[in-house]
Amino acid sequence: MTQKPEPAFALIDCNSFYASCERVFRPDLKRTPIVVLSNNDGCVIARSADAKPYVKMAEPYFQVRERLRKHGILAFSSNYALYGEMSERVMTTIEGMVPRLEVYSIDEAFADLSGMTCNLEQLGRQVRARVKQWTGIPVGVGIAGTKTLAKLANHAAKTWQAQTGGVVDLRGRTAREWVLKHCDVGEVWGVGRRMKAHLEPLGIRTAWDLANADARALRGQFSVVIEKTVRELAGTSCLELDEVEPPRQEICCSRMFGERLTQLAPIREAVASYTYRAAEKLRSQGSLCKKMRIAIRTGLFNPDEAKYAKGVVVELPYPTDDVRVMTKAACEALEQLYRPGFRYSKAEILLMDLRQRGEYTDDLFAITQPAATERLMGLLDEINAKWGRGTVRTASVPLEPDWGMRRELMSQSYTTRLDHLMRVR
DNA sequence: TCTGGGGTCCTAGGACCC
DNA sequence: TCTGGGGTCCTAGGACCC
Repeated sequence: MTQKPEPAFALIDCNSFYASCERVFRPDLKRTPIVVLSNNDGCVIARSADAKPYVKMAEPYFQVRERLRKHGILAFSSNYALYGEMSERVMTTIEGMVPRLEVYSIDEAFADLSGMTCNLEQLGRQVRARVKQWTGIPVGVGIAGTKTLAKLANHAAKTWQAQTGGVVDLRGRTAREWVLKHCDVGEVWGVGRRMKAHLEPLGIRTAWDLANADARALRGQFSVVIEKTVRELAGTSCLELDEVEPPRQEICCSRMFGERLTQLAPIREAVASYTYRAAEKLRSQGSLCKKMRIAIRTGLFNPDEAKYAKGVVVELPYPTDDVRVMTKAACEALEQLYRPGFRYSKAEILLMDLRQRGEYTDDLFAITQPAATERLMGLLDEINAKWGRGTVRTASVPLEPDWGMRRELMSQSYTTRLDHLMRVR
């Protein structure tokens, strides 16, 4: 009889991922601190290690611009084509070295190392070295018996980078206790700002306190989520590796405009464009949607600005992925929502009630999407895959809208555009 | 002037049924 | 004035993640 091996997970996480991507193609910036901005150059969403002391996460760019200049910190607009491509390179490299990998986000992945007989810490160091050599991206590795502990191990590897060399194994009791005692409870995966505030009065301040708390009692007081966190910290694995990504249950496309919009016509263009993009995502996972939510709003922060925010859910005639049906519904909904006299800053399209083809059998005589539509949408995606996104699009979607995103500090698309390739003299 | 864009899961409470 | 006891399903909202 074979015994189930002790579970072992690794969490591999890219250091300052977006900033690192920018640096790979700009070796001249090796010693220049850099930050990367959110869409519309709104706020800071990534900082290289040498920029961290001077600027906080999520600080608005217009407020820190002067400070950045003073310390010689360079800002970049976000270049998602570049980051997406670099992420794939990193993940592919890791996949070649571990038995099973769950890509958890653009810059991190869990590996299941259960049953591996080699020295896992050494394996971690090999992963780090190879990813660095093959892609130029530095990563940290945390190893432990549960996902939550692996996350914490990774955090420790980053916090004590010099002492650990970027790899921490918490399977041994001594190391585990030390790290748990030296980590604030807020650093634990699954404990956010609110939960931290709730735990504080209970005398739970460190990860160690939480690991030794009464899991059942916390479940009663809060929810099953925190119970699992406590058990995971105490060493009982409750969260499995999710290798295959299930199709999304909701698809969202929401974006600030590059400038405030007051007229209906340009907002309609934006709504059509976001719907177009959402429908693309929908088809790429092979789903159909039956409901959409359309919402618009003004800015939130400026106290002198009149505020307005409203959304509406519309039901589609049948489960569909037809961009024409969806655009029509979205534009009609917008007519209901729009009130003149406001300065709008954002629109949002949410696709809901998603299902896979053939999954719904609620009514034998229900109307279904015509076969001709299926063929047309397939052709649309094929052409755009070959010639680039937006080659064929609905008439209401402009190619270069006036209200488009502000991205004034964008780097080249080194990996996805021939005319942006690096030149070597 | 200028403050991101996605997602997930859980729970409570209402509607409805027998 | 009195007015059951469940069960299920759905939705909205909260909390969290990167």
